[in-house]
Amino acid sequence: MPDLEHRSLPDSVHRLLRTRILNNELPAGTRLVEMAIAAELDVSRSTVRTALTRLESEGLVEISPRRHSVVTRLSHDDIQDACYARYVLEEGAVRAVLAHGAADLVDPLTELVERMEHAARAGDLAAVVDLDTAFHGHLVAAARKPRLAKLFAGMDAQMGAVMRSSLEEQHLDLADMPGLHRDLVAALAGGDPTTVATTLYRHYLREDYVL
Amino acid sequence: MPDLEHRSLPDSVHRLLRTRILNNELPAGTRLVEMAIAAELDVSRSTVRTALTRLESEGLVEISPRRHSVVTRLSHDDIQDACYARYVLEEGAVRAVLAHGAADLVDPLTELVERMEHAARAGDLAAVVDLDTAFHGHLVAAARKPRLAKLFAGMDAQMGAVMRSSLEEQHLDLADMPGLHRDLVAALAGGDPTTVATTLYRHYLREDYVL
DNA sequence: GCGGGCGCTATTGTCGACAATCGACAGTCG
DNA sequence: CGACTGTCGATTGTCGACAATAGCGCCCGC
Repeated sequence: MPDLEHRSLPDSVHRLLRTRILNNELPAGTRLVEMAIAAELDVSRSTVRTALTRLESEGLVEISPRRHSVVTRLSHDDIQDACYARYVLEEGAVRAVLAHGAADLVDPLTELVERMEHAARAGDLAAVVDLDTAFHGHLVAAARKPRLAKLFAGMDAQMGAVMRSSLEEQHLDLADMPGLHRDLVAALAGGDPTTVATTLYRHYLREDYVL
Repeated sequence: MPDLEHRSLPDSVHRLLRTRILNNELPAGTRLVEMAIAAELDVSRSTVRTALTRLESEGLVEISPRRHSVVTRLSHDDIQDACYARYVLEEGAVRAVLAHGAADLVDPLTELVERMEHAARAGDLAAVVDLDTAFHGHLVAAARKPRLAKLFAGMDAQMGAVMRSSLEEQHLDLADMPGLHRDLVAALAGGDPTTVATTLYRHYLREDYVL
């Protein structure tokens, strides 16, 4: 296989497969046969197996015990569910951030939004998704809650899939993405936890907070 | 080797090691050598490896790349961090539960608290921990948010470790456990999200909610 | 006596082979 | 004609061996 020798073999395979899934080169429902992948990438089946296990923990792949693995198909309910979980985690992080003041975050986040605007104008889907991940990752990291951040990061891949799917089905427009993030930064700068929570909820679920 | 043929071999090994860690038969800092465990349990090293990987994702074990694995040592900060993450997840679940009404939960949860009281009087630490897990698991499951529940369940083992550690160092008394849970049930029955959130926060972090 | 380099050992990373299991298909019996 | 069962192929579960590497102690030179 190519120069996949960056870190560990399973890691490389994992990243490669994740990219393929997110690019829809491996559409939802595709059967992933360990031996076939191993042969194609010229690595051992154990290595592929490890990679598949990680993909499963990321929610991109489902492994049926004695059968085969398939690329996860996200139903509408799954998307709602994933977004809600992501919202809960991020809101928990944001509350911790606001307790210390979020002033330091405004500048770096604003810069990310600007880059996102640029990417959105260029129609660069992948870049927008990456910047979205970076934006929320940065925000959550500021809470200094390692376990929360880890759980949050574990959903990155799934959220990438959700975004691509939402954009594809036109529930969301690439051009709206920067604005949604700008709203978040503004709410953060305001410093009121309730406002931020409401904004976040709309950010993820795009409906009013019913509580 | 015992009758570890219930589900899959890695699963059995995983459960066995988890039990040993939580019972402090494998104290924090213990080196876990794959070959040694494989020899003792009479399984292959790959099997042990898989189990260790799962333990790592549960936060009970740390795997240093080309070195060896050790049983995680939880610092005071780690404990706070874990409790906060757990709180955030459960609070997110509870808000979803309250949106539908929590009336159905009061009876089953009360029953679990009663069993917990019984176990606490008997001084049965393991039973109390299990009932605590069951209590919170039941509550979170009622939210019907599968991903949230999965993340929450992923922290069960770590919370078990936290509880044992807190009880050991007398930050917490076994006899207080049922009361803490009774308070939660009462707050739930009340139906006010803010009250429940505050109660939950105290439940996990035992200080007043500073926000 | 001390510091640096070198080889050894312990341990993990990767691999290919063998065994177990599941699904599908076909053949048979009612 | 339908349902049951035995067999076969495909795929994963488990294993033991080999390769690579990190840490450690020893030896040598200074």
